[in-house]
Amino acid sequence: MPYHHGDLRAALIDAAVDAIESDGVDRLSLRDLARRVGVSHAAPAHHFGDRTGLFTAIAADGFDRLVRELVASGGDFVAAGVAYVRFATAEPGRFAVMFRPELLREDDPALAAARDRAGDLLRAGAGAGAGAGAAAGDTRANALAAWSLVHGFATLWNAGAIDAPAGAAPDELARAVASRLFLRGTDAP
Amino acid sequence: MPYHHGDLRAALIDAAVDAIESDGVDRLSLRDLARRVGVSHAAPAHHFGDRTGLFTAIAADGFDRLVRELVASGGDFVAAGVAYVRFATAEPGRFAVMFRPELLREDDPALAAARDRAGDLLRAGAGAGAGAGAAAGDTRANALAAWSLVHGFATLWNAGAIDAPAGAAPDELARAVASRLFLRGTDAP
DNA sequence: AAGGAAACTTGTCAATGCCTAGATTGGTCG
DNA sequence: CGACCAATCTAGGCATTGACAAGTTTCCTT
Repeated sequence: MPYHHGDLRAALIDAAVDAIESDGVDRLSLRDLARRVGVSHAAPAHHFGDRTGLFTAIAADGFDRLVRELVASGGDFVAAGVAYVRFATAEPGRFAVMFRPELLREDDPALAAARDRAGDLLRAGAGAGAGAGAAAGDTRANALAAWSLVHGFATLWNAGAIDAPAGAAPDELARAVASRLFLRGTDAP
Repeated sequence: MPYHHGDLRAALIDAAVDAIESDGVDRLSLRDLARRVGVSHAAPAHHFGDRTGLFTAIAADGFDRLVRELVASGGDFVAAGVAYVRFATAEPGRFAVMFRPELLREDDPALAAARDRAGDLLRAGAGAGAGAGAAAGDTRANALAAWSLVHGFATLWNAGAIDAPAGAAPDELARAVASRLFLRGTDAP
C-alpha cells in the first residue's frame, strides 16, 4: 500500500456514502471509515477537517449529482419529479445528508453554490410544468407543492414507510403519485 | 435531591426532545441528558436500555401525539394535512426521530401500535378528502400523494429549506400548498 | 538537486455508550 | 409492625470515538 492513496478524498466519500446507506448517518465513524479504506485514523481529518466537513462534502457532491439528473430529465414537471425521486432512492446515503443542516457547515461555498443551482432548477421546473393550468401568482405555491410532494415521497420511501409490492420501482410509483398534482378539468366529472 | 426522581422517564424524554430540537439527533448524548436532569450517567439506561430504546420511546410517544392532533383536526383532508404540518413543525424534536428506522427498535410493540394508528388515520383521511373528485381506484395513489405532500413540506420546513417571509406560520403556508392537490374542474379554465 | 508544500501516520486526551455490581427506596404480605 | 423484594438509581470500569498536536513520507516546482 503506497503512502499516498491516489484519491483518498473520493474513496472516503464513497465509503461514507455506503456506510450511511447501510447503517445510518449517526452510526458513521471516521475511524471505521479510515479502516475500511485502509488508512490511518487521522487521515480523514486532513481532507475534511472534521465530521461536519465530511458531511458537507457529501452534501455538496450530492446536490451536484442531483442537478445533473434534473437537467438530463428534460424540462417537464413530472419527469423532473420522477428524476428527483429516482436520485433520492438510488442514492439514499447521499440524500440522507443533504437536508440536515445540523450536520453541515452551512457557510461552505461549494455547498451553497451547489444547493442554489439545484434550488433554481427545482423552482423553474415546477413553475413551468404547473403554471399552464393554474392561476397566475400561485406559481410559488405550485412550485412548493411540487417540491414538497416529491421530497416527501422520497423521504418516506427511504424510511421504509411506504409499503409497496415487492420489487416495485419507486420512481414509477412516484410518477403515478406526482400526476395527482394539478389535476385539470378534463379529469373531473 | 431525592434518590427517586418521581418521573424520570418522562423528564428524560422531555430533555431529549429539547436537545434534539436544538442540536440534532446525533449530537444527543445520554450522559449529557442525565446531567441536565440531575441523575447519574447510567440512569437513562435503566429506563430505555440504550440509545435506540430512548429514540423508540420518543417516536412511540410522538405517534400518539400525532394521532391526537389528527383526530382533533376533524375529518377534512386539508385540515388533517395542516394538523400534520403543525405537529411536525411545532415538535421538530419528536418528528425528527419518528421516520428514522436506523434509530428505532422496529419490533417494539408500543411503537408499532402507535405507528399503525397514525397510518390508518392518514390513509382514511386522505382517501375521504380526495376521493370525491378523483377516479375510483386511485385512492391509494391519492392518499400517498397527500401524505407525501404534507410530509415533504414539514420536512423541508424543519430543514430550513423553505424561505418564507419572517414570522410566517408554517401551517398557513401548508394550507395554501395542500390545496394545490386534487384541483377540481372548477379551478381549470 | 533542493526545498517546500501536500498527504499521511503516530500518539494522546477527554468524552461517550454500554456493561456489571452495589446502594437506596417504596410497596406488599406475613 | 416488620421483613422481604422488586424497582429505581448510583458507582466504577472498559473499549471506542472525535479532535488535536507533532512527526514522517512523498510529490512538485524551480
